[in-house]
Amino acid sequence: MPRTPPPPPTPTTNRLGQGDWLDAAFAAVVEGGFDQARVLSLSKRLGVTRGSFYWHFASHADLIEALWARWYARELAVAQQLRSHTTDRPKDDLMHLVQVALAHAGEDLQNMRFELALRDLGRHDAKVAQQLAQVDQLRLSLFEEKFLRLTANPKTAADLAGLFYLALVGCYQALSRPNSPPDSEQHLKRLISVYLVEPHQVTPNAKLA
Amino acid sequence: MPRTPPPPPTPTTNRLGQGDWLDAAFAAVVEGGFDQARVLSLSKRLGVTRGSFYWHFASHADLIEALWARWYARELAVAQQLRSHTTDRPKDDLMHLVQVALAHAGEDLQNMRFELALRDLGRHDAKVAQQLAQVDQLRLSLFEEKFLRLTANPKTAADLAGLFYLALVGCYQALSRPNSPPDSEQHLKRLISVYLVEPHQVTPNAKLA
DNA sequence: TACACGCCATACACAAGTGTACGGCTTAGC
DNA sequence: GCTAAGCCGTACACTTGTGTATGGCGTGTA
Repeated sequence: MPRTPPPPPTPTTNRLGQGDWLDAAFAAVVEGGFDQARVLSLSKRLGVTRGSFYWHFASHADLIEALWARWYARELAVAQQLRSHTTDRPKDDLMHLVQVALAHAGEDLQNMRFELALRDLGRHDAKVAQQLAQVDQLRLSLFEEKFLRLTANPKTAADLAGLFYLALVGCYQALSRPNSPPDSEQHLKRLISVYLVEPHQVTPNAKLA
Repeated sequence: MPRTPPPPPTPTTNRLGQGDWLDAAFAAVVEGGFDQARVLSLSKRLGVTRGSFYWHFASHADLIEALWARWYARELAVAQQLRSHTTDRPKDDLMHLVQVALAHAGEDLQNMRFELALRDLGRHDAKVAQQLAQVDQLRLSLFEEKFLRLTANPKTAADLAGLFYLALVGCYQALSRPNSPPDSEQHLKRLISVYLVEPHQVTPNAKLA
């Protein structure tokens, strides 16, 4: 659930800040998972030595923790923004969520791969697992809210939100695979639209009831 | 998609074979991902030194490769077995697939976590990605076959099989999380049954047409 | 019982990774 | 332009991990 504005172009100086290390670590995680976000390899990538790193961070664990803390904060902001984006066309709102979640171009593919790597980390780290569960719960309640405007049936809305999210997570796996066909994103959107959103859309009249 | 018979109880001797190393590596992957399947830690786990390992395997890479080669062979066998398990009740057949895929007890949770770890590996290794794509294709065609007996519409069957698989992959993520509530398995089964299988079930009369 | 082979331990060399201490350059502030 | 703080390079000690060479102990077999 990405869509973050690009950071201020580049600082006037060529010296590094915490953000540069976090960006490099993010890129490393996207490419090779959290086990590839090593201090040594990041130093080579940034063209400096580890002396710089240990100025900005106390340890390697601190870097990893700061990395998914930044992700967590951004996810909260994105969810907040998506929640406020509400029109009088519930179906469009839902498909907008799919659009934002599955946009294949730009940095979104990176965000998908990062989130999958984070889920892998969460399967072995209790603290990460807890934050992931919080984000999942936040998204689920958001989806449920949107579906409720579609079906007007709390039980069905909760069910569909769950299935909707399961499908999205599955799409993450499918889309972040190397050599995934470029039309698969449209295909997945159509699947969700036809089988999860359309069948449960009520008429405008019924919505007034 | 597990359900593999337990191996012959225990060899008479207490010396190790390739299978013991593979089993230990499997357990390590389940617990901490492929990066935790190190020769040194496996040696400690098995109570021997690395001298034993390098007798049975040429290198660490060989162990990893043998590990997902064994997984691949088993998946082919399981898919073959599931394909032959066909009754005259397509809905029951589909839910049997769900049952086999999501059974939460015993060694199936381990298989789920192993497969997720393997998908993580496949995101960074081309050869693993290719074998995973093969297994995905095999499963998809199996699901499609079952759904075709339910809907008798090739297009709808292909769509539902895709969505069905997406939901299963999402369930893998949800169920293999630590502290996942024990009733979530039943909940997920119900979701799939109510929204993906039941709505498209044709009447026995229509099936004869 | 002697012997050969299978399995494992030991020891060594090497690479990669982390963390710390300290010294030097560079930039900003006065 | 001087100074102090911020930032980075260097060097050291330590840990973990891989791979190889070689020797020893066991078990089955002739």
